[in-house]
Amino acid sequence: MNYKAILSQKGYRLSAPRKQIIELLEVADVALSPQQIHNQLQQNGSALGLVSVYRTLGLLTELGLVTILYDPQLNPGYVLRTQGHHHHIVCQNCHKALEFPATNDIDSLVERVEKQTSFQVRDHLLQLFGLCPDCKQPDSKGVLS
Amino acid sequence: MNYKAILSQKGYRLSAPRKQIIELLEVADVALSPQQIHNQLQQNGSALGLVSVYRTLGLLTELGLVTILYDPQLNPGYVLRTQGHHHHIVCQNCHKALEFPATNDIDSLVERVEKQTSFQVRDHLLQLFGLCPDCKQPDSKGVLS
DNA sequence: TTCCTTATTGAAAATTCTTTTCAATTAGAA
DNA sequence: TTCTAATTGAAAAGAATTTTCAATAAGGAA
Repeated sequence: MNYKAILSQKGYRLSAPRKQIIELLEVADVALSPQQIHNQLQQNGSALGLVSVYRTLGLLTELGLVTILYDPQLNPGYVLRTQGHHHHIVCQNCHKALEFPATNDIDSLVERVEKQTSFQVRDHLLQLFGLCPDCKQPDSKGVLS
Repeated sequence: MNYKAILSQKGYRLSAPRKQIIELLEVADVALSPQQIHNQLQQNGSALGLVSVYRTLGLLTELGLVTILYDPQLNPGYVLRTQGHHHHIVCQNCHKALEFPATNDIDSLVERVEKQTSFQVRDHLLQLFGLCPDCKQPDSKGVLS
């Protein structure tokens, strides 16, 4: 991941808090709320303040390095974004989040909506919800919600 | 709108607060936050408490009568939902929100993702962002954000 | 390497958002 | 009209997020 390049290119410093948060998100397989990030870093022995978590997430979002996931069952959570246009699919049972590449599948939908509504479409938010391979098996992880 | 039927069918009463909030959402063309709903009702002379706004929105969401819109520039806002499967498109300039009917445009995308990820897709969140007819005209509503 | 400047952090407090509690009220059935 | 349970309002509690400002530290310059 080239987050170091992106930070310094924009004149931001590569501080310990930023490094820690990015590295935590890199190994997380679920979207994490600011609280959760703070908790996990504390458990890893870091003294990072919650305020810094908020600030860092704000910056990383601005830089396009992370993005918010809106799981209706949860508070908004943050996940790392890789290069290129992606969306996410989230497990409704264990909340595992996975990125998948966008293709032009929705171009025709966008065209249709532009015709129907006279809006000019410039962006979209697409998140899929369902069951991950593990939770599809009814007996593997307990009761489905 | 048949919200009265839906409420009483499920054993809920048709109280004044519920009526007021639904009627406000019926004429709103932007998604409204609980705060905004409270403010607007107060201006209309209602003494409705903010707490009741939260409670009512929670109930109406549960009943499928309203839905949350996640405009990244704004706090989450609520809009009325009509019968059937719809999505929303939101103006990035004036935040006007419009419902449009879902079609099977995204079925092939869902199929593809199921194959690629081995998730079973059960739901999705799709919101488009762009410029409404009024705001497409560069000189009509001022500077674009 | 050491120094210096300025971005960044931490801690506390302020603010805002949302939920809980419980007594008073009211919708709607009897 | 009366009665009862659902609903509301007000206050308070609890979370989430932002602001402020002095202390710290990153990274370029000497």
